[in-house]
Amino acid sequence: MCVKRKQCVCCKKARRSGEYDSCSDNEHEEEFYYTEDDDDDELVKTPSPASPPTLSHRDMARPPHEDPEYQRQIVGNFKQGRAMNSYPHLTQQAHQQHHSGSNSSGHITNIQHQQLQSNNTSCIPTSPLAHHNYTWASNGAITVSASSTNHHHHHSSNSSINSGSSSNSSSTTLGKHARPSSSRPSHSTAPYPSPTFVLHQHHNYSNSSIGSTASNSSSSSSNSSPVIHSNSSANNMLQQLSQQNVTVTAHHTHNSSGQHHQQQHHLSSVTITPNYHPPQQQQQQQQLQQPQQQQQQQQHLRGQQQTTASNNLVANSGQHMQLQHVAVQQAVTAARNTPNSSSRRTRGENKKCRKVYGMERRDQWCTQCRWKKACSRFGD
DNA sequence: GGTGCCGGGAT
DNA sequence: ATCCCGGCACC
Ligand SMILES: [Zn+2]
Repeated sequence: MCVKRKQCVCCKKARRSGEYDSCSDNEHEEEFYYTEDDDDDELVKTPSPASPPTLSHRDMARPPHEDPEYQRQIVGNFKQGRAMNSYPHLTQQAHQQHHSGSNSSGHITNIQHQQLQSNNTSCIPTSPLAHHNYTWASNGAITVSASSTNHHHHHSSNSSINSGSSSNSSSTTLGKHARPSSSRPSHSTAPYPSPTFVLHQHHNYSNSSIGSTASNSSSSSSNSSPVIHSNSSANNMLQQLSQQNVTVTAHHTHNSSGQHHQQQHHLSSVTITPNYHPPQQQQQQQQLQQPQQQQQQQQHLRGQQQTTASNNLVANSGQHMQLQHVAVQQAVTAARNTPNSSSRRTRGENKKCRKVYGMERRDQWCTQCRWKKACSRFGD
């Protein structure tokens, strides 16, 4: 028929859930279930003003290293403060019931929960659909420090952050397809929270925030320097990997030393293989790391570095099996979207708003999803 | 067939 | 700029 749903005549508000669009109470409806936190994308952008002292502390202080406890405290405070201030109600948002027993309030801005999650590690996110333990980490740093990072890094997406004057040019340049590998159309910034994301990376790469920015941008863009891979020593590899990781991750972190070698090393081999399950080596972290890393790697590798990475990996690991997987995968990846080919971006692993919330809750999708654009809430 | 999202259109 | 959708790649 012609009943297309959506626009309500009286309200003009355009409700698309098709179910309740009886056009009389749309607004109510909205208020009911959410505070319209478009999350990540919309909110994350620039928390700077008004952020309580705590926050800045966290940022500046940057964990003496990891010390989750410390952060937890902070977050707790922060969150509570926020909660009290606003968001009196929330509905059964179904998702993210941060298991943390510490706070009872309920709602928090995405930033907040992200932090929470990152600290806590496990959060059961959304509804029935998602069963990975999503843990969006990342934003701890992103919130503030990353803001600078991001900008450089991604040619500035658009919307709010950059003054906008420059943004135009970028859009033009980008032109049609081929997004520069990381830009999300909307705000954002930065490595998405990606549901599959896991914290783990607390330790690793030092001063990642700033140093990484510079270094990675250069490296990622070119990363070619023959020098690097010609050396092809374990060290180099580690460095590269670390750089990569940092790039995406942008965490607050600190560098510890010895152990990391091992870890990274291991990771490198395991990391990329999506399907292949390593025989539980150090599963405690690994299981978490895997998903995340593979994501990262894919993202970055697909464009470039594959060669290097693969070589290094080969050299290092004694496990051919995995390597092969990796290699294959990479090959595939490369074939699909080599820098030039710019076909569509590969489909991310994690579920996007649509799937997570379903058509019924379409209002809760992130804006991008609503518009059928690349999801800004759950990046891949 | 469902999903994710590019490209493009309408406002 | 905001909102939406056709259509296509991907799964
Ligand atoms: Zn989305």
